[in-house]
Amino acid sequence: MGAVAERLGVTPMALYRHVVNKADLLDGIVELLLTEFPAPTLEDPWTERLSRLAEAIRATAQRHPGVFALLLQRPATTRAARGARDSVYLALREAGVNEERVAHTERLISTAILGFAVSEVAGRFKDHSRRQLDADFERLQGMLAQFIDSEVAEGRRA
Amino acid sequence: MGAVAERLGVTPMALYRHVVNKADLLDGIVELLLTEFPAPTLEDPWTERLSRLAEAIRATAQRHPGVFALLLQRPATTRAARGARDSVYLALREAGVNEERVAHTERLISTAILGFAVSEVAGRFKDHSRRQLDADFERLQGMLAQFIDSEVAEGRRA
DNA sequence: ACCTGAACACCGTTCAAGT
DNA sequence: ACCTGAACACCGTTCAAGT
Repeated sequence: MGAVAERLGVTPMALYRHVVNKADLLDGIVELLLTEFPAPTLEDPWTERLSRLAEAIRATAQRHPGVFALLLQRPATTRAARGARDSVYLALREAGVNEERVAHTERLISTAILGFAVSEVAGRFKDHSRRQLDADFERLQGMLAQFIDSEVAEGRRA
Repeated sequence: MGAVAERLGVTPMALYRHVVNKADLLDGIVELLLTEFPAPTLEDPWTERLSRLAEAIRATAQRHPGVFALLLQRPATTRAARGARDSVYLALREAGVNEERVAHTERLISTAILGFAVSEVAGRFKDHSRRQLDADFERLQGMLAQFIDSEVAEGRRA
């Protein structure tokens, strides 16, 4: 509260006119983080859109290392969270994932990417070089692409 | 500090004889969390060992929801962390993963599982039923098994 | 060697009072 | 309508003093 108030040139008490408490303020920050992710588009192929989204998530984590971990701790039920999720839903449908499989596929993909991004900025990979982490992230995306393929294949079989 | 001290029937100040500060105490807690994971064995097939480890990680998260997220925030360089990692290394080698691929494969697997477990206990999946989460976790393991297979295949090709 | 009381800095929060 | 000062509870930490 103190840091935010100072940036606004105001005392901490002034904030309570605008947020109910610290948790509420943090929820607002999470909402802002989510708006940094690119909005759903239809122009490019879905593979490209998903990998751009993945990179954007990672970049947002690096820009806001102190708060990014909150994304794992708040239920993704807000408007901005819904927007980010819809972006993935759209791509998955376009990839050919069955409608009943879209939701859980998105959950796994998002979890894996958020988990990596949080680990990276929160310090779990502190001893690894940037090159190594870039390579890992690339492979992570490969794993997820492969997973999407298998979901599509399983859907066709049903 | 207060809560720990109370459980020990002692004042908070007494703790400073045993830990240098709160961060140090939290590091110790993380170390304890890691020891809850099953030690490496060679008895059962590696697939079974990995899935037992995955379940153990998830169960530990559920037992200690207040501190489990710390696992993403501390570099995995302590003795207990090394032990947990070696357990996975062993299984991956047995699966046929090339030696130069073992490390990054472990990183991706651990990240995905920790990311899921943290999301679950930290509240991100608050609106999902237990059944749904169980099914998701099952699928997550399927995805990782598939990933290991592909790593083995790529290793053979090289 | 280990623990405690007093004390301090810091931080989230409330509330009456100011403009 | 919005901000502030005073005040409070809480918490991590230090240190001299106790056993």
